[in-house]
Amino acid sequence: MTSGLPVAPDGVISPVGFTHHDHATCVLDGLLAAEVRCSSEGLRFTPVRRKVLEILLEEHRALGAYGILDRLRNEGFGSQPPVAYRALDFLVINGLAHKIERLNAFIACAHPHEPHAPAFMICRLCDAVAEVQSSSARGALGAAARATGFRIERTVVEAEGVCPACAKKTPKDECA
Amino acid sequence: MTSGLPVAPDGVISPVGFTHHDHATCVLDGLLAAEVRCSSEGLRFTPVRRKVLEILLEEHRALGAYGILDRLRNEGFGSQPPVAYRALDFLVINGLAHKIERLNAFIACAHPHEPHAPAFMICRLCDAVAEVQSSSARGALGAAARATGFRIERTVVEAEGVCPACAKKTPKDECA
DNA sequence: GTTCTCCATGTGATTATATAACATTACAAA
DNA sequence: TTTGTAATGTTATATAATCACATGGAGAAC
Repeated sequence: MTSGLPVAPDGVISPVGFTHHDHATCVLDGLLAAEVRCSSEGLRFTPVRRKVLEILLEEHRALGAYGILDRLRNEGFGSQPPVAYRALDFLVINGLAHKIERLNAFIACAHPHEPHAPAFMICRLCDAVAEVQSSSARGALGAAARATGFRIERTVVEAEGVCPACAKKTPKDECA
Repeated sequence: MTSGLPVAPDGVISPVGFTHHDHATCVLDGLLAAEVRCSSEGLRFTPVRRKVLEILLEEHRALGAYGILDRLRNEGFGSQPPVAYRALDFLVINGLAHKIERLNAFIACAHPHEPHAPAFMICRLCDAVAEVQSSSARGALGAAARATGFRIERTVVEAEGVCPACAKKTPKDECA
């Protein structure tokens, strides 16, 4: 469970969406964005929190709390569940990471610049996760909410299926 | 049986979850619908499966697997986790119940008549859950999926917030 | 600079959720 | 009746998340 990431021959890794990108700068950008955000809002971007975000950015896919915990241990941080969960709580609350409810796992936010309602596409074959902007509050859910008087505070929108890369590998419509 | 929605004595259709409805008939209707479905599709609607669906219909809210298990035990069924999880799997796979990922809990399907992509509104104060039809595959998610070539097989759409009844009780915008 | 307070972290224990593995039983078809 | 398959029961275990309390460190108040 250490990597599992598809690495292209040229060293460029991984689907943020499901496309290639410059991974090295993407990690640095993410950390930098987090630093800016935290400092501008008076939040403490402590070593553990930073490390957890770094892990998520590097891994670039949904990672369980205990997977994160393993890596924290290796880096000399505390190794009990609360250490990971508290850092993750901080990141999630402040929009720097998201929880994928369907997987009980966490992923670094792909656009940590503005408050947003994220939605995700999850590949059930390779576990890649792509984040997109959600508009569900304006769709059927939003209509139902307005009709009934329900006040939406947060949305979980996750699509499970097969990403383009995996679809290519499985010529027809195979089952997993 | 045309709509699947519960109809109050005055004939007003109520979205299950946030409004009153004739509960006795709604349980019976649900069980009947399940029987019809299973028999027409050659599925075995066994005592445990029936009991679990009955529990969910009676409770009429999201119930954890272990809560269900407690009630199964009281009714003389097996009391180990797999008993509940297997029955729940059957119900979920066959569209007779849904898992609320956000709560790690299960709820009886509110309209078990047609294949559908459900969406839910979850009240964080009273835990009421209302099911509505989802159209997320046609919203931002669907657009993103088409753009990237992602094949959506299943969607999780859950809105967390405050239901009308609880909003009334909390005059202003209180925090929980 | 010292003290104080708050927040973050570390740690052990526990609770909650879910699955693996295998034996047994019920069912339906040959 | 035999036989294959699916469902159930049961033990054990894996995985996910929280509780409770002790410790430590950064910044504000003095």
